[in-house]
Amino acid sequence: MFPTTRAIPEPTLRRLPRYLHLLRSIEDRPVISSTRIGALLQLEPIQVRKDLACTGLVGRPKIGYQVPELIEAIEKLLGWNDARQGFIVGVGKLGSALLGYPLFQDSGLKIVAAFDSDPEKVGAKVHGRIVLPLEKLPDLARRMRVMVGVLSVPADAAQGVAELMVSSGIMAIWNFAPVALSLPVEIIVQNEDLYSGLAALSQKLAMKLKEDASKKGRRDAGK
Amino acid sequence: MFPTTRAIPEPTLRRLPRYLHLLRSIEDRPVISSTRIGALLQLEPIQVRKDLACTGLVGRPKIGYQVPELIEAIEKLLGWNDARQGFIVGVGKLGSALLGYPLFQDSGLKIVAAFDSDPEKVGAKVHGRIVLPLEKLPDLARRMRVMVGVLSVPADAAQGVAELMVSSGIMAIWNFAPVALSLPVEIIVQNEDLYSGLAALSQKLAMKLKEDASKKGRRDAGK
DNA sequence: TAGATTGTTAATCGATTAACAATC
DNA sequence: TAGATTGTTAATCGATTAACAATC
Repeated sequence: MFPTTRAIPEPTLRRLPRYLHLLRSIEDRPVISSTRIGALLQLEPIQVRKDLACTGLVGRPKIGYQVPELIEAIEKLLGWNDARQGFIVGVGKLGSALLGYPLFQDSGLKIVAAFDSDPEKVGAKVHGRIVLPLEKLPDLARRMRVMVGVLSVPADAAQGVAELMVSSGIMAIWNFAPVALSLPVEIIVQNEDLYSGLAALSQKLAMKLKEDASKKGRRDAGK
Repeated sequence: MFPTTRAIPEPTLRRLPRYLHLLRSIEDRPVISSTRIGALLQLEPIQVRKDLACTGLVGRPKIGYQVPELIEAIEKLLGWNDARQGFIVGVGKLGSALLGYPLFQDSGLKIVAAFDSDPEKVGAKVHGRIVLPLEKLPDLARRMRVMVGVLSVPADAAQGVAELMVSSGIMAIWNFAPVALSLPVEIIVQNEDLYSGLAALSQKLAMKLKEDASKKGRRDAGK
């Protein structure tokens, strides 16, 4: 058959939370234009309009977009309107930081349980949640119909835990481990890679320093 | 003049750490082919070759690439070969997690000092580093010639701290605050947005659930 | 009305993918 | 040698950007 809705481009999806964040912060204003949004987020107005068009909402020429409508539309599009339940596995450095981060309050994903395979960590409290042994995950996931798993375990444990999640009915995995997971195609996997941003940053800096140096060299040679 | 080297595409830059990670883990093998790398990282071999070509290295037909050479070339390209010094500002949940994460060991960025404007946090130790008052940043940055700043403060403080960094000689900022920074164009800014990946994940899940439901609906109607 | 802003349609740009001769 | 793998050149794909008529 035909898909119910056209797939939204990944870059657009990744910008949507930024719009949402901005809109929530100006909720008192009734309307906003793409020009203004663009100025605040450092985006081209035309890109803002293209992105917002994905929500299905239409703005009004000369006026702009209705802020409350827009907020609701984006939340609905992202599935952030009604709270969904999730598990996190791995409460090391990164995992416990994620639990403390406001990330999940804004996003309608409620982390209802934390797991770890390390007996030292089991039983401890991390940001108000008791850490459970990994063995309890399958039963609990099925009973609570949990569909999202956050994976913040070491690289060598990731594939195994991911398979456990899938066999327990979890349909989407947010993967912070630096490995490529091999899972059935119907499972939604989002890889989060903290190294990639740092790589881009440091390469650009290295390049800039090299350029500056060669510029200086030419200048010095010229005088 | 002409640029010394052609700019490397951002997507390629973001994949380079993954190659590096893989190569380091198989350092005992002398050579590897793009086919094999692709299989391990779930990438097309042609994409691997295109990416690796950016390092300037050439592989040998039938053989593949020299692993140690490749490691060295990628590290050099990213500027991860010799350690660079950096500061972090904001040691809340996320900031302290970053400090504990192996991120900086692998990447040649050495975080030599942590700062916070909260007097409660100043003086405390976070992952072996004493937290200094923000006022000390400018002087220390200049004296140590620090060029990289990691910004993990709340959104409303980010612009101010970023400006302080820039006026202290910092040239590259890794920004975890969910705001668009306004800084001179020559400053390298890398925005890290944890919400964007979650948005992509939850939208895909919401879409899948809707599709599954409508499929089931049609099936039920048909019988 | 005049002018700012919209959505649409087309052009541009850049990354990915494909095809293939060269080569060890 | 035969076959796997490379780098190059061209085709495809998709996102961004530009142009512009419609409109409040």
